[in-house]
Amino acid sequence: MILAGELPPGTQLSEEALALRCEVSRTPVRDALRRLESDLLIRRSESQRSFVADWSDDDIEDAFELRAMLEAQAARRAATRIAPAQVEALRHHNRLIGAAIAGERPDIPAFLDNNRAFHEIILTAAGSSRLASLLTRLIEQPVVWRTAQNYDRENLQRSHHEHEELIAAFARGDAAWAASIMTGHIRRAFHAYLDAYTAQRTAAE
Amino acid sequence: MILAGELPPGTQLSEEALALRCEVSRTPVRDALRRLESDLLIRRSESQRSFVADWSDDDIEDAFELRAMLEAQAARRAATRIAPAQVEALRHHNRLIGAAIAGERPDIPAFLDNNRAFHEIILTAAGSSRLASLLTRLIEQPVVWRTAQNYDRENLQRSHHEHEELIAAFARGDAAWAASIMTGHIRRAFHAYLDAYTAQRTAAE
DNA sequence: CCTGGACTATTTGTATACAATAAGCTGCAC
DNA sequence: GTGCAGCTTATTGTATACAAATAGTCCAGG
Repeated sequence: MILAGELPPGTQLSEEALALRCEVSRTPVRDALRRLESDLLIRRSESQRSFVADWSDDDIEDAFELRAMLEAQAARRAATRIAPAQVEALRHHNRLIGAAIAGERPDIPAFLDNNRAFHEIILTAAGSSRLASLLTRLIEQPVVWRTAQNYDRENLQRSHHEHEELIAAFARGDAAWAASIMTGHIRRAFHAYLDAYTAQRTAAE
Repeated sequence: MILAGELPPGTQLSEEALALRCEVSRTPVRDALRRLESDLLIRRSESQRSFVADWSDDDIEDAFELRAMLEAQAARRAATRIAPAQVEALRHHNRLIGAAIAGERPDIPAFLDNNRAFHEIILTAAGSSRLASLLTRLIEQPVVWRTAQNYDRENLQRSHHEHEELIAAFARGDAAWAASIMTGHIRRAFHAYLDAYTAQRTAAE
């Protein structure tokens, strides 16, 4: 609901209200709130009340910067550990991405799905549960989720192409190459987001 | 209890048993277990049962590698944001560290305390709640916690000296310098830990 | 002796009740 | 009108009861 924008930043989230809304008791709601808090989607006041977190421009830049660092590290590790079958799986998902963006109107949900699967394979191949745990926390954030919504055709195709390059780096086992492509991949996503976001905000004024 | 080694790796942690042991109900125990799980101190089976995580050599290297990346990033950000008062606070804590390791027998608890405070100031100065959230997760881990226990006098003094260099880098606002010192600082800690750990393990055989 | 299946026991998930605490509000004094 | 005291209400923390799922055990059969 937060990601979908149903709950604007600053909204107070009372356990009881959410429990009613979701038709469960407070106990599982509590668990979920704690998790969302550790994902920084929720901020808690000093008196432990929960509110939907708001994101400043700095927060957004920060999230992308960290994600770029960690995804690059994942790519670096994956390059020397990835199995041939996994490389094949990457090719498969990137073919589906290619198909999703080929038509007149790109199929954004399909793009998102395969993009997520693509990055997940790399994270798995990196073989670091710690890294996976840290990254999972970053990619489930509103900024990242909304990015692709704003991608234009050119950005979608560049993304697809960068994936191809990543596959090539993995096929050669070149860790430095993979890491640098990944850094650029995420940073470009950041700027695409910024462009779309500031354009949107300027239009609103 | 996990950090103190009272609960060896692999031990099953039942909510009820812990509740009895801590003289509280299962509810707060559940909360704590979820948190420890997200810190990777606890591993959960497919059937959601909790066990004390065990740490392979790869896990240890991995944790230090990530910590080096993130602490370096914190130092990089802090270098251009830190306030003079914070630099003074760093000097203060490092003086205390110097005092703690000066005597015949170094005062390890005092070292740990001031070392933690030192790194915390840097993390605060970095001004990134996301980075703080990720790092906190890494530094509350057994490996890191035990490292200083095994430090010999030489390592303690090197650590003290590296802190001095960090302060110099901060005073100049040199982000690249600060980041590279921090990387080295953490990596040296890693090797110090490795030396102590393997020596200990060899002795046990 | 090993295997499979049913039964029992353990353990976690969820619901709910009550306690503690903090926020908001009303009315009074200045 | 402003500020504060006290009360009311909202909200979270904790305890406990029950349901569901899983693991361990024991016995029968091959």
